[in-house]
Amino acid sequence: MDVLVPSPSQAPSQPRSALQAQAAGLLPAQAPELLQASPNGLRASLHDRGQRLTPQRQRVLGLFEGLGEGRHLSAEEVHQRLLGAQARVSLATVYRTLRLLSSMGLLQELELPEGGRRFELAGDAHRDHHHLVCVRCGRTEEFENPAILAAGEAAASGHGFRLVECVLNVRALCPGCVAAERA
Amino acid sequence: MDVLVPSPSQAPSQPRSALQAQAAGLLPAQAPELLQASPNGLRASLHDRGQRLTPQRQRVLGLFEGLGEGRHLSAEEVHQRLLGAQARVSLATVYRTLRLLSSMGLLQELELPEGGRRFELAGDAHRDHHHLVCVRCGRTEEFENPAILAAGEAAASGHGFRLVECVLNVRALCPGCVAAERA
DNA sequence: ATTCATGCAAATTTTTTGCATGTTC
DNA sequence: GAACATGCAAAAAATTTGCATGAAT
Repeated sequence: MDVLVPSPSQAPSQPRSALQAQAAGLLPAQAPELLQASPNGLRASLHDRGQRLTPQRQRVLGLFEGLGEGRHLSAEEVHQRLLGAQARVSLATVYRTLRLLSSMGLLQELELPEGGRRFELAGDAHRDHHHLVCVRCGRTEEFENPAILAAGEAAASGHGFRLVECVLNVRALCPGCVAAERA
Repeated sequence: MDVLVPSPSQAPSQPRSALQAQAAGLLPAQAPELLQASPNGLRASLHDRGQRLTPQRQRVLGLFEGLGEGRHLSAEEVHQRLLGAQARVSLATVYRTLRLLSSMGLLQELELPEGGRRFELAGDAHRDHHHLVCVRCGRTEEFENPAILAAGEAAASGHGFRLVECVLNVRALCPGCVAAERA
């Protein structure tokens, strides 16, 4: 019963709705020793901890993989999307899976003021994408800066930790809101 | 029906229970133009937006100020602590206040894997304290690095934003967990 | 005085759990 | 075949809201 494919019985020939497709396209070799979010990585990770590889777990993680890194989902959204994708996963299981995958470091919980916990893929350890968020209107920009990654690595190794990922959260006022504040 | 509580001006002459005291002691001059979390800053901020300065709001913010920057609280905890500090603030009001102060940028929400939303003071714009968190056991270390602040400022101004605060979140495996993973 | 915030309790929403059953190892 | 994950529905949290009253400007 080895399972290397998306799922045993559920979505064998469907168009994959661009989700899986995109996921596949987005996973070129990156940081070999830290690439752990691929199906294989999932298998390995689960197995290492004596956890089982179920279609539900694969679907949840697959969903995040198909999302691109910028996006995040709440438990409810994960549930809805899976339903829409013909993948029946109970909300309770979504919660259980989200917790499991987070505790394994495959997903990470985010800090957004949107209400409800949100999760995103935590795979690309050495990718450097950071967030610039307007504290007033919520407008969000992404940016990169190698210096940040370097700082994260320095901090990690300085404390004897092994880096998994680092994200800089910059809270600021966007131009529009600066003006508004002033008024 | 009148409320059963003491009354109008709740804690006028009480000992301030170390919270307020500590808060006061912890607010030396820092970044003059951005120091907005002090009582004065609160007054100004509230006033600017046509919001009222109520004892409840002051207490909630005061509580965070007395905490030091490293710590964060959930709504429930805020409520409990205020009760313990002889400051009666209903849970509903705690929630409303937390939301208000967050939307004003005085507090910020963070989402740690601990369950429940948590908030922390978001005042010291130019302070640079960042987090190194073990994704497996939750162990947390704090560290500083001016380069990070610089990167945040660069990103902000590069997009025309005005920096409020930036925090680097480094997710990693602590030494103990690296060993455990290996096992 | 007027307008808005608070407290209370009820309504909602979010997250967790118990158990019987279906799956993974 | 044994151990464990899932689904369902109920339970427990967490968060929001309606309203009458109290307080801030």
